[in-house]
Amino acid sequence: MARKPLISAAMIELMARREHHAWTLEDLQAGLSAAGTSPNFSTVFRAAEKLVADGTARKLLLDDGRARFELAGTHHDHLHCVECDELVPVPCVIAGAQSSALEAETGVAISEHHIVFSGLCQSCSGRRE
Amino acid sequence: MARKPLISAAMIELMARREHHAWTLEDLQAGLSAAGTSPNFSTVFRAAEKLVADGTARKLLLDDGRARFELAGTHHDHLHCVECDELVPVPCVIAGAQSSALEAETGVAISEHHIVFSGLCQSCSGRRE
DNA sequence: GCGGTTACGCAAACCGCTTGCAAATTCCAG
DNA sequence: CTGGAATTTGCAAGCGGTTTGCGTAACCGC
Repeated sequence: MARKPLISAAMIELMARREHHAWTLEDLQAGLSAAGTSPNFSTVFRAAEKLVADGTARKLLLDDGRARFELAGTHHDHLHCVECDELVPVPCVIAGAQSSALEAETGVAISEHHIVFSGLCQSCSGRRE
Repeated sequence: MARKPLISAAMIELMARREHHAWTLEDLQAGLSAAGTSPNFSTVFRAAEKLVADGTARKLLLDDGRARFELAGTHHDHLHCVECDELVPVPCVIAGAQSSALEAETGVAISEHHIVFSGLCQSCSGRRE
């Protein structure tokens, strides 16, 4: 039939290693290069795109204008560290009751949400004291 | 001394009219054109930038990659309507206690947050029934 | 090996935002 | 009224990050 998509596989493995939680395309390319393969940027892009399409990964856009990719999993939210620029996962703080209340109050219909906290991640926060 | 910045003034007035809550640069340009002035895109951009700089307005980045500007005011969050693409303000649902609990639990230091709900705004939601 | 199918690399296009520069406008002092 | 300084505005080019078109090369089953 066809070729085996080496990059996607390597990419999943890389992302699973959790040096980062969320990876920019640049991060991914750098990580893959370090791992031996030095794929073209568009290849990385396409692989990431595919992972998103088949539900393996999720794409996030931050206020800095750069996309980040994370492996899909249970819902959580994020903290964007203003110091080290890492995007750290944090548990979701919005209870179902809260969004229902909000729906009742405002008349909107909520299907999902996405919270981004800004502040210091655990290590940067510790380093400051 | 200097010229009077006609555009910024017109822009504030336009935004206060609340046809939208949050305006893309394109929206702003279109709105201003409709109002008589047909400013250049960079002029709109610069005016918006200035309003943000002096605290009159706030800039938001959505997952669609386009910036939106809203008049600054009390803190609130947003719902991005998947049908009409409007960005609607909703009251904030995160209590101080919740973020403190999150800080305690994860060791991060939170300075602010930004929630974007996805779903249907009030009018689109009503129209669906 | 052979043909079909698919991933890859390269370079160019794209999108929305930004910026440099010169022309236009306004304000104030004389 | 007029000259000049201060600023905004328009134009066009530039930019960062992402996306695409296309030709080549790798893999698969036969």
